[in-house]
Order: sequence, then structure tokens, then C-alpha cells
Amino acid sequence: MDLNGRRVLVVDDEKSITALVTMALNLHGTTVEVAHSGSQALGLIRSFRPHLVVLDVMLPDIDGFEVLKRMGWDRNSQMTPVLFLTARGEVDDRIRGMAAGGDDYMSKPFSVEEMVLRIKAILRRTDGYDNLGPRLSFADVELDEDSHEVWRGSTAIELTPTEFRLLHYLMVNAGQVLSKSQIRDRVWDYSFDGKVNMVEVYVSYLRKKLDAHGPPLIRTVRGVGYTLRVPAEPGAGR
Amino acid sequence: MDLNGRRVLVVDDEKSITALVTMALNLHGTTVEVAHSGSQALGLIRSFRPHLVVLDVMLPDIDGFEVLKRMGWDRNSQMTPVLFLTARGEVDDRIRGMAAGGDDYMSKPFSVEEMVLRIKAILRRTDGYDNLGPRLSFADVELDEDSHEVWRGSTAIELTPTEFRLLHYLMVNAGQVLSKSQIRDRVWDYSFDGKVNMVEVYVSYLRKKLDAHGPPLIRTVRGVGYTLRVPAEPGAGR
DNA sequence: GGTGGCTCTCAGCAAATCCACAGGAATGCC
DNA sequence: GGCATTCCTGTGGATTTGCTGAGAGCCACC
Repeated sequence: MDLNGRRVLVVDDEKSITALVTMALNLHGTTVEVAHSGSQALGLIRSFRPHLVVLDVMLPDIDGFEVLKRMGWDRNSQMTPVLFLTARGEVDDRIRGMAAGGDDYMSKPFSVEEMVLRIKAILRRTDGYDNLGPRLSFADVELDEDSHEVWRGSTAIELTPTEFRLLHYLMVNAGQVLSKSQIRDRVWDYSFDGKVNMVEVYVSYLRKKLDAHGPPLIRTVRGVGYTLRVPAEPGAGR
Repeated sequence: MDLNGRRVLVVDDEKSITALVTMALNLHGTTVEVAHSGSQALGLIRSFRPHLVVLDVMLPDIDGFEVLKRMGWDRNSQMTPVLFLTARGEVDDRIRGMAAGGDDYMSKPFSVEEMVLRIKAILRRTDGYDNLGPRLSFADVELDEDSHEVWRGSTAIELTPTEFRLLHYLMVNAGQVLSKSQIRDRVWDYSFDGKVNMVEVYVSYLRKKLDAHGPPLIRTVRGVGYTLRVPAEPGAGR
């Protein structure tokens, strides 16, 4: 379930992006290195040997495709998978081509939760290790990261993409209270500047779908946020 | 449970704020350094190597984001987490972006108790060490900082946010007598200028909820303040 | 160009929370 | 015991917070 021990190289010239992605991945136990240019990236790929590269297409010196080409020279049959980042609307045929391989792409601005999902998906496909099970579960809810399917008990539940990211975030942090702004900042694009009422609305949607088949699971902690209710016993603290 | 040995850098140009935060963190065993400008902050980040930075966005010379960017040059994979401070309603995209990573933000005016809670939460997430357990306990009362849950014995107790901060403050300083003005200054916004009767009112609320399930725990020390204390058995007077 | 699904805004309702106030209770002092 | 001070707590109104239905815009697909 966790990305523990994986090495990821993040390449982007915008420092705010690399910082964002670095912190998010660190929280999942990943070791992260950062490069702000293509040449720097190539150096780090050789020395750091990442399991995955998050690669902005637009770089100050060598562009992302060129980096990829030169990476290819070094990597034998064993390819390091790549998650491309592109500016909005810049999705080029070449990227589509790459994505058809084992790679993937996202356009900016993206939601951090979505990025974590993609990275895990790529590693699941390419990584020898198999401790990245695609299933999360909480109480009688199960969520499959690969197929984006969700069940409550034995009945399948249809969720929209946003609902899915929200539930995923809640499940990964089950038992912890997440504030609405925290939720908004991770589940929505980092540039989304809607009101936190969005979060309330989507929680409402989720509840309507989930709680139709069992007792309510998403608990409101007034003045603080939401949490998946865990029947916590006192005395279980450490 | 305690922040012992953690180093925190507090950056704000208002001296009243840095003084306030410094005092509070010192009481938790933190080593605190203070900077009143961005350039000063950058110097201290290099020399002092804080575990966390409390960073006002608005600074006289270099603004908070610029500080962050330049911090980024020094920190490679290992990032120092940041708690941003912003004026009310100034939450900007960039802050939200950072917050989606692992950082957090608060807007002024804040309650000091709330800040301590946030800082502990951030360190819990990012810190390798794990001696910051989220549970506090006193007598048969347990309090979970993450989930904001409280139990007395085996029954869960619902508290409002203010009640929660108050109990938290009392528990952290269990056995110590806290004056009403001390409590007012830490549990409420530092700009709150209500009467200390507020404290009496909330103590009353807390007692009503807590003491419904056991002997009274909050003792009034007349003319001085309040303290948490396990009531002595009758006849066991010393 | 129509349809349906998804996202998001908005506004109104309901309920929880916060706070001021003031009369009554408790405490300590003489 | 009587008195002054301090503390407690019920009442009530203002404010905040959370929930949800209605509907507008957008996009993908047919």
C-alpha cells in the first residue's frame, strides 16, 4: 500500500511544483531527488537510479523528450517509467505515444491525490516488487486503485472521478480528521480556488451513495473536518 | 508526547507574535530561534537547521515564498516542513499548493493552543521520530490530537472546538494551576478581548460533560485559577 | 446539435456554537 | 454568623457552521 523505499526523481523548473510533489511523496515514504533542468536530470538518473521519473516536458535546456531519448541510451531493456507533466492543452502526440507504453502523463494543474494514484499505478505495472496492492479497505468498503471500483459489502458502487479521489484520500487517512481545506488542497487541483463548500457537497454525494448500503461511515467533526469513523477503543493509544 | 529537542524557527516581523509563539513552544521543550526578516531567516535555516519553520508570508524584505524557494536550494530531498502564517483571508494559491504537500497554514489571529496542535500534527507526519504520540491521558480521560476524540473511561465525549482546546491545554499542564487570563490568552485568539468569565463558562461546560462519567477532575483554586487533579479520597487527608 | 454525466455555485434551512449577562451559590475572612 | 469576593451556571440572542436541493455551464460522446 505504501511507496516505502521507492526512489523518485522529480524534474520541473518551477520550484513550487517540485516542492509540492516532493512533500507529497515524502509523506508516502518515497525518497525523492529533484532536478530543475534536463542536464541535471540526466546526471541524477545515472547516480540516483530512480524507480520512476516525474518529468516536465518543458524544461529550460533540454526538453523532456530529449531527456527521455538520452535516458533510453543508458537504460537497457529495463526501462525507468516516466510520468510526464505538461502545461494545459499541450498534450502532444508524442506524449500519447509514450503513454501507450508503460508511461503516463498528467497536465497541469493536477490534483496531488491524482498524482499519487498515477504513480502507484505505474509502479505497480513496472515494479518487480508487489507490495503495492491496489486494494484499500475500511470497514466493509473496498476500493480498487487500478480499476477505480468501489464496493460496500457485496454491492458495487459507482463513483465519479472526484468522488473517487475524495474517498481514496479519506481511506488512506482513515481515523484521522482531515480539515476541509486540507481536503480541497489535495483532492482538487492545486490552483482550484473554489470555496470549501465544494468539499461539503462532495461529502454529501459520497454519503448518499455509500450510506445507502450500511451504517454511516463519514463522520463530521464540527469545526474541524471529516473523518472515516473508526470504532476506536480507549486505551489503544501508544 | 512532547516536542522535546525539536528545533523550530519562527519568522515574523511582529515581535509580539514571535514572543508569543516562542514562549508557548519553549514550554513544550522546543528550542526556538527567531527571525524578523526573510534574509535573517535564510541565514538561520542554514546554521540552526530547524525541524520546522513557522513562516509569516508578509515580511519586510523577502516575502515568505521567496524564502521558501531559496530554502529549496539547500534542502534537496530532505525538506523542512513549513507552517505558514497569513493575514485573515489572504490564503493564496501558492500557499494552498504547499499545503497539498505536507505543509500547513493558519490565518491570524490564531489561538496559540491551536498552533501547538498544528505543529505537532506536522511533525508527526514528517518527522522520522515517533515519540509524538497523538494521545494524551489524565486519570481516566484520554484525548486524541489527531481525531479530536475524547473519552472518559470507556465512553466517548463530544466536545466543541473551544472545549477541546481548553481540555487539551489543561491536560498538557496537568497538575499545574493555570490562571484564567493565562487560559484565555492561550485557548482563545490572541486578539480576543472578552472577559475571563468566558473561561469560567467553558470550564462549566467541560465539567458538565466530563464529570457526568466520574469524579470531578477540574479543581478550582480560588483566587488563582484551575488545575486538573485527581480528587483525594475522603478520609485520606494528609 | 442533442443528450447525459459531471462539476461547481448558490442560497436557504437547521442546528450547533459562542458569548454576554445576571442572579444565585460557594468560599474565605473577620 | 455576617460580609465581601469570587465563582458557577441558566437563559437567550447573535453568529457560525454544515447540509442539501436546484440549476447553470461544460465536455464527451453519440
